[in-house]
Amino acid sequence: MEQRIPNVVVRRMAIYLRVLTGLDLENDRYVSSHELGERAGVTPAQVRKDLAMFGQFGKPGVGYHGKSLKAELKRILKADRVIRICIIGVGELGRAITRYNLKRFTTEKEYPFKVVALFDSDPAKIGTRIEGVEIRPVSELSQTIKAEGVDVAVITVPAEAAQEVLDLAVEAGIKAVLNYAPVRLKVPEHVRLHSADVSLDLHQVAYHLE
Amino acid sequence: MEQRIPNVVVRRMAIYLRVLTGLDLENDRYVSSHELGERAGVTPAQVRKDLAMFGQFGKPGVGYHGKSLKAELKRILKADRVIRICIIGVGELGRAITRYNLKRFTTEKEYPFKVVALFDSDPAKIGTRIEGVEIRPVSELSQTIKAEGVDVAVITVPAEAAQEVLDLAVEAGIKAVLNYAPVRLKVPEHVRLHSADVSLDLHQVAYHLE
DNA sequence: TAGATTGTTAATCGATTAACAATC
DNA sequence: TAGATTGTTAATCGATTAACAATC
Repeated sequence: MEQRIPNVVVRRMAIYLRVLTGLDLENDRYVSSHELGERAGVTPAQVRKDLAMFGQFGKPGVGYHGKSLKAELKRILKADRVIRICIIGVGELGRAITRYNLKRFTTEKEYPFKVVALFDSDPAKIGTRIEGVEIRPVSELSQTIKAEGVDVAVITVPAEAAQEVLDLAVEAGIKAVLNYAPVRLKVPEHVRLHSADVSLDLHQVAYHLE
Repeated sequence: MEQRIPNVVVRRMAIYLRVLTGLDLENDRYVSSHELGERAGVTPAQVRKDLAMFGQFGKPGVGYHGKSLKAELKRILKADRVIRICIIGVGELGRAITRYNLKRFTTEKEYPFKVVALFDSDPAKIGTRIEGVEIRPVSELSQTIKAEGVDVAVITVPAEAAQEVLDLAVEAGIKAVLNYAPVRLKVPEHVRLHSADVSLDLHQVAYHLE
């Protein structure tokens, strides 16, 4: 089990986890692929196929034991431990993502993503704090990533600066990067990069306008 | 031509447009599918296949006339006119997206997305402005969307409020929606909805951590 | 037992890649 | 003309859906 898993399956696993997190699973509540699919917005067959890629978690005729499945999903997604992230570029978007994650991390108890470091190149921002997390100069990227054991770097700098800070993060040994700058970035094979791009999203929905 | 086009193709078209926008196309510069693919991060065959879905734009042996192709892409993506967007929810994320788009709109000349209206439910924010755009109460959603001719609504409210404001926007006749709240939203068939979700993005990259 | 639902195999669908005749 | 590159068809790859025997 756990062959090479398509990204789209990983995303759906995260959706299933979100669905289960929103359900009352007390009293050995069982959940069928039909119900899970309904709430996640996919077909029951899709749910079973996805889960089957990681193992056999269900009971024929009954469904999936809610609490157990949730625990499995957390394990599979590595969300059973704290995932340490840093934000590079503390503009409005960086602040938004920082506050969003720290708020969920402190209030939700099950939310795994913790912002442990912030970086910016603006001297005026260095040393100030957001929700208690100090903003450091980009020059300290490498040492801080190592010292804080950062797992994921989130890039929210302007497009022109993105490749540069990415290279620094990669050099510091980062293995997973989420990029919000609207540019195509290059990473070595062993580094996971996912880019989210507001203007591509806008184009995508705008295409279908009359 | 212009059959039903997969979303993934629309997104690549937007990437091709971005690539062409970054190139000097003077002196009847021709661009081959190889070069375009190289810069966009896809194969030459993919480029030709994508473009062929919309018509015949190239010359065998020569490539695509840069300026003409760029104009075609803008037409196809409806980026040859101003696309009017509103932001619902002026928290940090909403402000970030507002400033980002208005800045590009005013400085880039070719950037089509213009923020024409802002909405929030916080009375303290109503009447204040961001980059000159006034923040209105959500109760004015419907009339403002109609009056301003808004094409796309961007939702940046908390998850709990998202479906509610979406319903109002749909009622006001909006046809395209970009959602940043981490919930699954329901829309009628004729409304285009795309959701971007930071925590799903984080799960996706975190999955691959050792 | 009868009814429900899983896990898995087979069938279908859709998207990507390869190949090449047409043509600039 | 020779070389390059398109548009398109065919081959491949991968993901989704359907079907059903196994089983709780």
